Amino acid sequence: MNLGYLLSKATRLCKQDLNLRLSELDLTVAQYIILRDIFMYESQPELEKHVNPACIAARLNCDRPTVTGIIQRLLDHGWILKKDNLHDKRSFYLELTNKTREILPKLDELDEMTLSKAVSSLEEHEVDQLKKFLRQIIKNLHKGEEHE
Amino acid sequence: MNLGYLLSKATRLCKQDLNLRLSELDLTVAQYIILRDIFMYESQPELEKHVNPACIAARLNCDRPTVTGIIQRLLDHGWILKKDNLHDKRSFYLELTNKTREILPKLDELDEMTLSKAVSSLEEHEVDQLKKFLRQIIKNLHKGEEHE
DNA sequence: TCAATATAATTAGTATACTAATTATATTGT
DNA sequence: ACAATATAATTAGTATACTAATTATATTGA
Repeated sequence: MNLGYLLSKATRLCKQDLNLRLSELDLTVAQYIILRDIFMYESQPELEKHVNPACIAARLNCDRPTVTGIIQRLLDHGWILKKDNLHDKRSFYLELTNKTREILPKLDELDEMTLSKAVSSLEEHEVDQLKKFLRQIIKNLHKGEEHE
Repeated sequence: MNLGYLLSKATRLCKQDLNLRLSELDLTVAQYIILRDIFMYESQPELEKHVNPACIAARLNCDRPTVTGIIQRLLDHGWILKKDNLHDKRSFYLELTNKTREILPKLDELDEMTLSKAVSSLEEHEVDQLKKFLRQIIKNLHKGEEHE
């Protein structure tokens, strides 16, 4: 079987498994990942500054319109709050609500459950190898960005 | 970095790279994969029977509405043809057009270019290991299908 | 036989991922 | 200072991936 096909199928199954677990809380994987990223900012005192949508898109390596949509749904359902950025009227900051901060450890547990199910038949050193290979693929495809 | 995140990023980069190459021909990765699957059927004489949408969805492990949409776009652009199934009026068979059969080897080359770029820094045995790990993840996540 | 059930494709509706274009605001260079 | 340029978010539009419901046709079982 083709590597591309295996990659895409494994990824799809991981997402499906975690989405199923998160659906009880009316969340999706993409939404959880953004909540996690905002939390990361909040809990790293040296970062100091608050996080804005462009920042999230850059860190998660996805495009800004996608982030706009996910943020909108998170705002609609009260998972996050919008705060004015007094230094740049084009933008705004994002914060988790208290409810979200409380529930986040439970979300991390669900994520952990999916991942440990996924690698349940692998040794720890095999998981490390797998991650090393994936990081190399990411580096190889980033480099150049344009081909030929 | 979390395994789920690495998987999803590597998959996304592979898709982006191949989509860029295929865009010259006005095709997407998902469309190419379905063309490949139809060809596989056509070229395996022992399969005999023609392929229908349900068959494609089952082999590629994706849902039927997605296949319906992709097939519609492939029909619209003359990549495939619809043939009546005389034994089941609910369904129909799919065939590649001659133009598509001619161009398919070129599409395979583009796919090969993306994959070899992706694993350019890996040894051959490392790629084999990677594929083995991915197959195990797929098996682990399939089993049970429901958790707990 | 024929009602119950199953299956094939489709439709409707949602979320994500992307590109291109737009709007508003900041920054730069002269 | 201010025109040119860059940046932040958004809008519009497309494709994919999914769930639930619908329609048409097949298959099953009493």
